Order: sequence, then structure tokens, then C-alpha cells
Amino acid sequence: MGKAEAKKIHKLNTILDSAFELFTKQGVEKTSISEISEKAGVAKGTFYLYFRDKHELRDRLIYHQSSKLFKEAAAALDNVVACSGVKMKFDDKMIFIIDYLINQLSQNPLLLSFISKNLSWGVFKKALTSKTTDDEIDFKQIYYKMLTEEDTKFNEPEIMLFMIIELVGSTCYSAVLYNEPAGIEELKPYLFNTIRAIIREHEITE
Amino acid sequence: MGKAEAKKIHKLNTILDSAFELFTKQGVEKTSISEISEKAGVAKGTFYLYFRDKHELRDRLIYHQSSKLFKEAAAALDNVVACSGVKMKFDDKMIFIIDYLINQLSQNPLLLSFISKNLSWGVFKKALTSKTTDDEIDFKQIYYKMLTEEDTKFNEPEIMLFMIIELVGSTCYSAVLYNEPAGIEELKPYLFNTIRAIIREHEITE
Amino acid sequence: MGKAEAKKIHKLNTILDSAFELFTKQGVEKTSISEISEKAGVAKGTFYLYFRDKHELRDRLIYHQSSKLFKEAAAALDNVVACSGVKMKFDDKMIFIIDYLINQLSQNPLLLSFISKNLSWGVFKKALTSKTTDDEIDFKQIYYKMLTEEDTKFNEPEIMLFMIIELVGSTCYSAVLYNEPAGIEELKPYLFNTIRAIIREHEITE
Amino acid sequence: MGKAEAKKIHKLNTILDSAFELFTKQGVEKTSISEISEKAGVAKGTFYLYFRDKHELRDRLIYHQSSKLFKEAAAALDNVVACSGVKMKFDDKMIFIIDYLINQLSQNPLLLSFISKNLSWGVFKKALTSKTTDDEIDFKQIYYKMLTEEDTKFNEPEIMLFMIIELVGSTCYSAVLYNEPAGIEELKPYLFNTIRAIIREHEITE
DNA sequence: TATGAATGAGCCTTCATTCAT
DNA sequence: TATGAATGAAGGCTCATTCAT
Repeated sequence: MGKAEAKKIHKLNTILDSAFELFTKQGVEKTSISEISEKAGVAKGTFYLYFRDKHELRDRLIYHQSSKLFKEAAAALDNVVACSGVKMKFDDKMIFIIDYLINQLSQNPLLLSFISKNLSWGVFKKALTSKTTDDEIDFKQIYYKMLTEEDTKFNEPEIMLFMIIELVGSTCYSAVLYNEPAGIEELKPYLFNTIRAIIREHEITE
Repeated sequence: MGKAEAKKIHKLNTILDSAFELFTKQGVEKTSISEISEKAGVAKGTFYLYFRDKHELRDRLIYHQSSKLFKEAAAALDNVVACSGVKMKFDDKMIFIIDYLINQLSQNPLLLSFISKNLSWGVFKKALTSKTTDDEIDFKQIYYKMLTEEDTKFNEPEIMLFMIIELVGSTCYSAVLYNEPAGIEELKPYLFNTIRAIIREHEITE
Repeated sequence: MGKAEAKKIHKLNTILDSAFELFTKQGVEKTSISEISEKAGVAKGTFYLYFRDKHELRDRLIYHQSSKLFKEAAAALDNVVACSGVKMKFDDKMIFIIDYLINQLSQNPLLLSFISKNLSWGVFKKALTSKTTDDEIDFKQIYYKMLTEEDTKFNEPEIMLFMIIELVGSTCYSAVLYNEPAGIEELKPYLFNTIRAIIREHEITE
Repeated sequence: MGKAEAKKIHKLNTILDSAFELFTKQGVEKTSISEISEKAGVAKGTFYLYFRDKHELRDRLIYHQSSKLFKEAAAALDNVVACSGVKMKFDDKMIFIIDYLINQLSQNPLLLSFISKNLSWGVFKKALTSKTTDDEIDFKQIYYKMLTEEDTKFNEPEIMLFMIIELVGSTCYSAVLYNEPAGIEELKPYLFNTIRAIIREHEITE
């Protein structure tokens, strides 16, 4: 029973993994379905049993990978809060999460490259807002929970998030992958200060 | 003599223009050399007399277009300074230039899209640093001149520039093209404040 | 026992029906076995338990459908003869049958199209001559019976039948499906007169 | 100059010939573009320089082949009329042409098969009515000229032509290719008599 | 220099057929 | 018997690149 099912899932994962590796190495456009199939040790026709085309595969990959990342980051934050017992402020939480993400992506530059090139704000919003399935988490909910736990209130929280994410995303890309204009560790202090500045700017001061 | 030369340059420009129009409309990957040649009214073989391949063409195009933009912006700033006679502070100059660029790109979303998708910090640096040819200007020089004219001094001016550019680039892309998470005009105040914050952060206070 | 048997026959018929619908709608070549199986609610592999390939299925379908049609026509003729009690002449019988067939096919253009495209004289002869199975009738026998009941005798009756059938088949195809060069009702008088002429020509006049 | 042009035309003809041979041998559906190219000694891509797809090629082939045939037949008739000096009647002319066509097609059964399977009345009408180009003749005009030269007048001449053509086409197909229900020569007397009967039927008798 | 016909590798996709379950 | 995942050959088509003119 479950045997056939399990085999199928295993094959699906093999294809996903092969595709991910190729996409990150050579880019989506330059990866052919032949290559993916071959690397997965699967006939070309088999690919089409699992995906309608390359774009569906790509979308599922982005969705899956970025969800995983955010889930880990959120879990790490929870863990720290729970262990230390100290109440963190909003900007510290934010920085913690971003630092976590940067560290993860620094260790996996290919993932960074893949996400940077394929993850637009639109896809991001959809991915992180959509119904929570088995694996995915609703990041938006976490974000708003973080906001309400705070005493301070914020103007336009969505714009605030947007600016932080765009800033982080684009600066990391260059710093991690090309050490330009400086390595990521050198950049971090400036980056984090800028993030705090952005947050401060959106604070509603009575 | 000059005639043949002029004809050649004219043909080159025709190819560049055709390619730019197609690249912005359909993307680089989905534009074939056949299309470019046809639109330029040139035989397919002729293309190869001017460019080694599509990528060389693309790079020259980015180079050319972004130089033109910055040149305009710098000229506009000069003009304002000259006319008003008032001495502007560094951050105001920066904001002026960025505002100018954003306005230009808002009117030409295809150009924005093209630049965003193909302009990495690496290409940018190269484009804005390289020797001044007929048409290009050395933006870096302008930037450093702006810095030295100031009384204040700055830490890591290159990182500062980098962060500003990355922030502007990525936020504009989404705001102008998709109005996400808000229209560009609504976003501007936050964006400009953040830029000022970045600059402030890099100021060396004795 | 009988139950399993019945189930099997039912499955067979489901496949036949699905195939017929698809063949008539899209043509034989453009119908895949996947489609047929899916429409029949049967696994793809199951198809091969009933048919060697698509062509065998197609032949059985033609056979079955045309037999059914002729059977109906013959029955209708019998009925009229029985009811009216009048002795009909050969050519009137022929016209009656053909008129019946035309009317049926006019109401079912897809069937007409399917038969026209796939029914050659060879298949036709085989279908109408072969041993009477459960459903099929021996039309040839009926034809010869019709001939012997007549006082008049005919030269080359097979050629006569052939010419009538070919004439009717090809003219109906265009007239019913495309109203070209005229609608079937407008065509009928000419067609029937021609049939009578053909028959007359084959009469042996002492 | 003309050299390249001539070469191109030669290549076009090579492709047409190869395709015709394969189409007649195996049918249009079962002939692939790879096969055509290979047989023509041409790269696959070259095919697409001359035709958009297989159907365009098929249509041009039908058009060309059937025009050629009718042209020959009409010329032969003209020749006979001119030489003999005798005035032929309409039905004799018709039979002459049909006899000529049948004889041609008997010698070239593959052509007969190809035309029969791909030439519908619609295509026929279009092919034989369309503007006379270099190679094609306006058969319709010939037909109507034949009619007006006659003393007798005819009812519904288009239906008359239609019935003759359909009868001839479908009976020849079986008789020539399969000798069913009899060889073409044996069939001819019956066929021609039927044609005369059809014509007679359309005569307007005062 | 300029042309554009020719190439052929390589892409995406479909589908009849097999076979382990 | 029945299934349906897997196969891989084959098809249609595109396109960067070459080369004789």
C-alpha cells in the first residue's frame, strides 16, 4: 500500500532536489528538463507525471525553500525567548530573525542566489500569507503577533516590512556572493543600524 | 571614409535600439537574434559583425542606458545648484539625484524592469567607474566630489552608496511596476527618510 | 460467474462507447489511449486486456456501428412491407433503405463523419458479409434475397451495389456535413433518380 | 544572382517530391518532418524555411497535383477537338475528360490514393476556382464554357458536377487500388453509363 | 562588409506500451 | 483481472551560428 505511495514521494523529492541543484548552479532558464530528469535518474516522461512544466516546478521549489527558512528562523527565535525568559523588544526580534536568515544563507550561497533571483515581493507575500499547510507557516501572522506584543505602535507596518526585506535581500546578495562592496560580516553593523532606523521611523510617538 | 564610418555607427545604433526595445518588452532570454536583426532591418549574419553574442550586446546596453540616466541626473543637479545659487547639503543632493532617477524610471517602467533584472552591483560599479568615453561620465568621481565638498566626513562611503542604491533599486522595482506594497509616491517619504538615516549613520561625528 | 462475465462485458462496452465518442469528436489519430481509458473510468493498462491496439478498437467500432445502422434499416423496410401488404419493387426498396440511412446519418453527423473517414469498401464488404453474430446481420443475404424476390434479373449485382453505395456515401458526406454543393434534401431527388438510373442500367432486358 | 534563386527552387522541389512520395506511401499523418527532411537530403530546420508546418505542405501538394492533372486532361480534350474538327457533345466531352483522368490515375495509384484521401469537395472547389496563376487553370471556367457551347441547357449544373465527381472519385479508389468489386476497366462501362444518366437527368427538356 | 540559406543540436512534449504490484 | 507509475522513442519546432556568395 504505502509502499507505492512512498516510492512516489521519494521520486518526487529526487526530482525536486535535482532541479534545485541545477537551478541554483545554472539558473532556471538554462536548465532543461532533460538535465533534471537525467540527474534524477528518471525518464524524461516521468517528469511530466509530477509537474506540468518547469515553471510549476520552480514555483514549488521557491515556496518550499523559503518557507523552510522562515520556519527555522521563527523557531530559533521562539527558542531563544523561551530559554532566556527575557522579554525582547521588537527591533531586537527583527534583527535576530534577519541575522539568522543571513547566517543560513551565507552558508548556502546557492540557495541565496536562487531565492534572490526568483523571489519577488509578490511571490513572497503569497508564500508567507497563504493557508498554513503541513509544512508551511503563516509568517504574516507571526509578524503581526510580534507587533501587537509590543507597547509601541507602528505606522504602515507592511511598508516597514517591505523596506527591510528589500534592503536585506539585495545587500546580502552582493555581499555574500561577491564580497562587494564588502563581506557580509563587515556590512552587518551598518545594515542592522539601518534596519533599526527604518523601524524607528515607523514608530508612532505620542 | 567618414561616410562609411558613419554608416557603420548608424547600423550599430539601429541594432542597439532594436535590441533594447525587444529586451525590455519580452526579456533577454526570450528575444532571439533573428528578431533583433529583423527589427533592425539587417541580415542575421550582420549581427555577428558587431557583437560576439547576445550577452555582449546586453552588457553594452545596460552600460549605455544606465550611464545616460546618471548623466542626466547629475546634469539636473548641477543645473539646480547653479541656478539657485544655494549651497546644498550632501544628503539633499543625494535625495535630489535619487528622486530624479525614480521619476525617470517611473515614466519608463520597461527601462526600470530591464535595469533591475540585469544590473548587478558588479556591472554597476564597472559601468560607473570605468574610463569616461564619449558618452559616459565617471559617476564615482562625481560622488567623491560631492563628498569632499562637504564639511562632514563619512565612514565607508562605498558601503553607504551601496546600501542606498540597493535599497532604492529593489523597493522601486516593486512599487513602480506592481504598486506593491504601495505606490512609489506613497513610499517616497519613508524611503527618503531611510536614506537620510543611512547617511547619518555613516557620518563621522567627532 | 455470470456476474463476472457481465461485468467484463459492461467494461468492454464502456470502453467502446468512450472511444466512439472521442473518435467521432476529434478523429481517430488525435485520440489517445489515455483519453479513452480516462473517459471509460478504467486504468490505461486495462485497455490492453480488451484490445491489442487502437486500430483493432477502431475496426470493431466501425463494424459494430455500421451493422447496427443496416440492421435498423432492414428492419424498417420489413416493417413497412409487412404493414402495407403491398409488394414493393426492387428499386423502391433500395431507395427506401438508402433514404432511411441518410435520415439517420443526417441526425448524427459525427457518426457519418466517422464512418465516411474510416469505412472503405473492403471493410464494408467484410462487415456485411461475415457470419452473423449476436448483433450483426448478414446484409448481403438480405440484398440477394431482395434480388431474387424480383421478376427482373440484374447484371453484375455486386457492381451495382458498389456504385450505389459509393455514390451515396460520398455525396452525403459533403451535403450533410457542409451543405455543399447543396443541402441533403435538395440533393435527394437527383440522387434517387441517379440510383434508379444505375439500377435500370443493370437490368437484363430480354 | 539567379544561381542562388535556382538552388532555392530546386531545394523546394526536392522537399515537395520527397514529401509526396512519403505521403502517398504512408499517409500524411504517419509521415514525420524528420523523414521528409532526411529523404530530401536536407536538415530538419531547412524544412521550416519553406513551410510553416506539415499541413501547409500537404495543401500545396494537393493543390499542385490536382491542378496538373486537370490541366493535362483539359489540354488533351482541346487537342482532340482541334484535330478531329468534329463537334463533340457535352456528355462525350465529360466522359473523355474522366476517362483521361482515370487512365492517368490508374498508372499512378499512389497519386490516386493521396488525392482521394485528402481532396474534399471543399478543397476541390477552392483549388479549381481560384485565380489562375502561372501553373493553375480555372477548371470551373472550362466547365461552364463546355456547358454554354451546348444547345441543351442544364438544371443545377453544380450539383451535376458534384455527383459525377463524387461517383468517379469513390468508385475509382476502390477499383483501381483494390480491384474491388471489379477492375477499373470492367467497371468503366457501368460508370460511364451512369454518368450519362446523371447528365441526362439534369437536361432541361422543353 | 553584408547577406541569408543552411545547419543540426537541442528543447519541450506526447503517448503507446510494459510491468511490478 | 486490474492498476497506474514508469518508460523512452519519437515528434514538432527553435535558434545560435556558419559560410558561400
